[in-house]
Amino acid sequence: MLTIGKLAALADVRTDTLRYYERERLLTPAGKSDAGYRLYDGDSLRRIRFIKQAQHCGFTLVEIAQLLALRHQASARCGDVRKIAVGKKRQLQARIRMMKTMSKALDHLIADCSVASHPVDKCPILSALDHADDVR
Amino acid sequence: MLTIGKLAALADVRTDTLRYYERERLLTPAGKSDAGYRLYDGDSLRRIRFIKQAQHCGFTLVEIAQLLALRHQASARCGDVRKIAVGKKRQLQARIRMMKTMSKALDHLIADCSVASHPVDKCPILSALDHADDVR
DNA sequence: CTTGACTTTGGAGCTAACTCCAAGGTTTAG
DNA sequence: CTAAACCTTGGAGTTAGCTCCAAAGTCAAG
Repeated sequence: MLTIGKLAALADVRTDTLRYYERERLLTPAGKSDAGYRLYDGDSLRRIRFIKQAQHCGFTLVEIAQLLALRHQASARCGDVRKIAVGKKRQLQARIRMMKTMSKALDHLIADCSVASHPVDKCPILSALDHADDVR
Repeated sequence: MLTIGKLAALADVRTDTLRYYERERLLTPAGKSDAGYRLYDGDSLRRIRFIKQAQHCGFTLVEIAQLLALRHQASARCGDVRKIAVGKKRQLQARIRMMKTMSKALDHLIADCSVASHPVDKCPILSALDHADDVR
């Protein structure tokens, strides 16, 4: 059994983060010592890894809690999990599209600005931002 | 001269947003009426459009304040503005790369899950998230 | 003149995922 | 035995960009 500090060190997170996860119902210690210290087992470590992996895939903690809940729900089907994953992927792609649009808008602005030593009152970037239509 | 409500309607923002911009030193009313009402002119409208355009390009309000400050600084050169734009573009691209990585990870997970009616204890998505190495 | 729409200020609340703090109890190394 | 390192709880603070609120003053229409 691990105290919170040891587990945090193993999982490379702060102890505060583990207590936060507990409040958010993502991770419950296996038990408590006589003195009231949280005690964790190997499952806890695996669960933290799960959480981090899922975060890396773009899931929020709330969504991760849903995934974890599904896992412990006998009636849940793999399709339920898949549906969440597909929804998340769509969300990611929408964001990527938006950011690409932003990036392209910046490309145009940057391309217009050839003479770096120009005073800013003639800066094509600033004037493009001024006149909405020029940007898009 | 426009009161805050009229300007907000023209610019399609809330009045609260305009007061917020004022606190953040992004937009100052041209004057005040006898009763203390904020009064704005056409420049204000153009400035709000500038702010919205820049937000669309991915700039934060703090960065937008910097751009606006540069504009009113005689010694500023177009290159200063360009540098900010280029930095922002790099940041956007880094984020896009990260999100693409997430999206690909999800692709793998989703592809692995073929039998939607499987109970979740055999769900390949959940087990992949469990074993860090399988995901990336 | 009244009613309703508008405005003012200061401050609080929202989301996400932590992060930090203080005051106190516990454990461990030397 | 003592000092350092650890743990507890409850609550507040962080970032960004708003959004909402209450109490009070102002303005415009009929």
